[in-house]
Amino acid sequence: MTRKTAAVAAERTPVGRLAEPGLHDIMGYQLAQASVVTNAIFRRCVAEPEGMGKVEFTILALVQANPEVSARQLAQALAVTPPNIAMWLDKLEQRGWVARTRSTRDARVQHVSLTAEGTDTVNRCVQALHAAEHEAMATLSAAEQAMLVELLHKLARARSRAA
Amino acid sequence: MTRKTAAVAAERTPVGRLAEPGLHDIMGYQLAQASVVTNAIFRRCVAEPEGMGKVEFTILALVQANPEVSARQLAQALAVTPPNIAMWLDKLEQRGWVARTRSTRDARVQHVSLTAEGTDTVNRCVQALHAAEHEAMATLSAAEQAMLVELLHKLARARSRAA
DNA sequence: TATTGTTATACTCTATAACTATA
DNA sequence: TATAGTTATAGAGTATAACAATA
Repeated sequence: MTRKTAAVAAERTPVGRLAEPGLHDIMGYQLAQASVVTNAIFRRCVAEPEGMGKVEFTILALVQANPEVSARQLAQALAVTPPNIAMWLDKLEQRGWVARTRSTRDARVQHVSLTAEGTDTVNRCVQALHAAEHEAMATLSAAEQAMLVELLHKLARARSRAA
Repeated sequence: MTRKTAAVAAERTPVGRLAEPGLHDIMGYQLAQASVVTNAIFRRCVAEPEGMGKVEFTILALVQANPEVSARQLAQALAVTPPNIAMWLDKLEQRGWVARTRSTRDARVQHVSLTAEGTDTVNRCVQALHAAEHEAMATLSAAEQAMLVELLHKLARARSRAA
């Protein structure tokens, strides 16, 4: 590719005005580029106002959707190591957002649940994210957004095989 | 949602067997879940055998596609801060994969280029990633994969507005 | 004055090994 | 012997502030 054609291609490329022919078919790169948008939204809507990272927020949302979930299940769902889940749960517990209770059937297991404050917080964050993402994704039709979620789900399901 | 319906929904959910109703429409979460697959592939195909992180690989690929690109342009394209780009370029230069030359038109600018070893390395990584991702995404048709890339591009283009 | 790139430094997030308690 | 969770610790990655050189 000559310098001139590279410059032309660069103007048609999505981000940063750089050409990316070799990266076009690498899904990991495309996901990372798209994540730049959602990461900025998360930072503005959740991280800065609430003082909470992506892992912490996702734990709250998953606990809300899965009552009595265990730390082990959360670690697997988030692809985070057991020691780190323990650390995140410590932080969330110290802030009064989650509670840990021993299982009566298996004393090794910790059941994680949301406090009232945790429920309020995660609801507030979800609402803020929905609104901000809705605005940012105005260039995609509702059908395209639904299709994107569906395709990402299909890709995510490859996790069991890839592991 | 009752405990029983939560359990049923969990079996239909893509990852980790956890329900995620509140997170379904949050694109940042869906991107992160899909990235678990590509991150594992990258780790196995590039990070471990080549001793190279995602940022380093992407710099090599972008430099290959954009000869004479500047450090500033790379920082913007990768959403990385200028100090960190300098650090990554230091590492890549020390390994003999990139070279930095002062611009003759503007002495502030560094033109980054690939060495022969850098070209070999990035070609090898791109090929390995292509093969591994092709296998992992076998559940998606070629049309679905193309659609996914197109939709991710559309989302990534929202960066200019979100900033 | 603004811009490119760099140094110094602190912070966040993640990974590994070793340990306790329970099954 | 295997599993759930934890502690300690090191490493990778990222952020901000202050600076030098050039425009």
